[in-house]
Amino acid sequence: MRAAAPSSPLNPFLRKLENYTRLSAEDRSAAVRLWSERPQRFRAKDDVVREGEDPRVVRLVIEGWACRYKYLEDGRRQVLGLFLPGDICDLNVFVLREMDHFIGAVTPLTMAQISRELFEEVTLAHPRLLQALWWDSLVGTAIQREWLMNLGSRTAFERITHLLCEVFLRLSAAGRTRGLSCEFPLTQTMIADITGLSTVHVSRTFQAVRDEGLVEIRERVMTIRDLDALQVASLFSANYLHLGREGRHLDANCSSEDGPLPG
Amino acid sequence: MRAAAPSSPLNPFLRKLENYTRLSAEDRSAAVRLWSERPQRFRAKDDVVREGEDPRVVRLVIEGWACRYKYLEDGRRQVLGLFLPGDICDLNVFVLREMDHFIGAVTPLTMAQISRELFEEVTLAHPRLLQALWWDSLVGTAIQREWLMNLGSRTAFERITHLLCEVFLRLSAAGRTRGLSCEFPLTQTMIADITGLSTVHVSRTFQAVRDEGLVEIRERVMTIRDLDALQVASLFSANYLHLGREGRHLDANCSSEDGPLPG
DNA sequence: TTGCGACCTTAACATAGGTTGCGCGGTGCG
DNA sequence: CGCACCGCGCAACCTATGTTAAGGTCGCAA
Repeated sequence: MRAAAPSSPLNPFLRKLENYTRLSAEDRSAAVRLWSERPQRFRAKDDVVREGEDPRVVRLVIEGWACRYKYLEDGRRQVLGLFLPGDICDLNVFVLREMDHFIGAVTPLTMAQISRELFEEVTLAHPRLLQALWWDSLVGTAIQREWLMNLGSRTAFERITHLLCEVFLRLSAAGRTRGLSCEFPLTQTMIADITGLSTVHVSRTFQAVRDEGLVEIRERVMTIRDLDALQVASLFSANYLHLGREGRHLDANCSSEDGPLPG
Repeated sequence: MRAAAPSSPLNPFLRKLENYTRLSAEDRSAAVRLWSERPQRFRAKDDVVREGEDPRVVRLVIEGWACRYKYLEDGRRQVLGLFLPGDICDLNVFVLREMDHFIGAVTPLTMAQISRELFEEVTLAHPRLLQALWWDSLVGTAIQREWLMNLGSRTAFERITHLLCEVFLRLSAAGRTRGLSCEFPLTQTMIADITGLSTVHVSRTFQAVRDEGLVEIRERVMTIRDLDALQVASLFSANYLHLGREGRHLDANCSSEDGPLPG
């Protein structure tokens, strides 16, 4: 058994990075400096960045949920990724000249904006922090790969339960769960665009998930009734999240008592 | 109109990087040094790296095709990405402790193995090369996102034609096409695992693609009959490949007369 | 030569999931 | 107040794609 609460109960960014490496006090305050840089607010459904724009800053979710998405020419929409509190959008974006997708606010949202200069200054002075950021970025692309598994190989039921599992564990790594509960603001339409299903079929399938007694969602809060069963049902294997300490996500310890929980 | 052939006709790695930036002679020879480091050969279907292993080197395709893939617990297989000649597997892998997927040889394969030390030494001395590598790595994750679009939002017909388009343009960026022809060693079983379809349905759909006169594949060589129509049919938009020069991929210039073509 | 294993094709049939359409309750706003 | 719109549920019906099974070709090894 490890001691429960790491150093920074209120900062999901730091909390997440410290799953990977122990950071020095200086590293931590450097991270906090990035975290609090030029916060910018968005209303739910607003776009943060639009396809075709020139990416000038690195963005970081301070509060709220965001997503990557893209349309096919004929209007079909696909959500390509979710950004939860503490998530960084793209470490190196400024290398490219043009965004190939949108980033939009799922809920009311606050994001930090880190200029290339500041980013380079801070990471140059704090290589260990930089390494933690690389790690986080690799986990991001591993998550993208797992979404490919979802869309390519899993059934509707498995896709949805897998998504619930993943969201819960990611929030847990950021210290944003309480027991087996966490915020869950996704509408069924969003879930449909994430999982490549129709809203009708999401509704049907969600019904089944509830009927099996796996989770309960009310007023934008999800409570998992049986995490083990949920993982089995969704063919979930947490290795792609690279959570450093083995089995961490299955501990009772994974939850925090201090994370704010709307509702 | 630009002049046709860049400096390094025989090296797809260099060729691809130079789509993005002009490199100095020193940068180029540094790239060639990476390119020729500790080549290792594999037979078709052999694994290059296995899930669970500790990634110690950066790998780079010298010749042949490879892929990322993964199994679900019950045996369903999903291909998560393709590596073509000149492609790098993962820039930063050594940050993580454990592979969460396999990398396997699709054809007979030769890969360079670059140690962390060599990689850091070379890129420290050649920041412009490093930037080109970052660009390439971002394009890699953009391709992964486009595969998500494929699986989540496109029909079987669109998925398959989109794949053909993408492969052709990627090979073209590496100087490995001749006119509208290129190597194409994927079996229908592979295509099924890439597109999340059954082999039977791939066969059916391929039939339709041929019947429409869009492409022809014989003896592992693909010839595109109508590139525009293929792009339209697959809802293909090349922006995610970030090919630097606008419209480049649609030029006649995109093809090289010098690339080796089996068959 | 024979046999075997990849790879592809086709056909008949089964089903997961899409589509259309309606109803209902909340909620934000003119 | 009333209206519009969103999120959700439900039912009837439809279709793209999966499944099973069989046969054909090729290359290759015994």
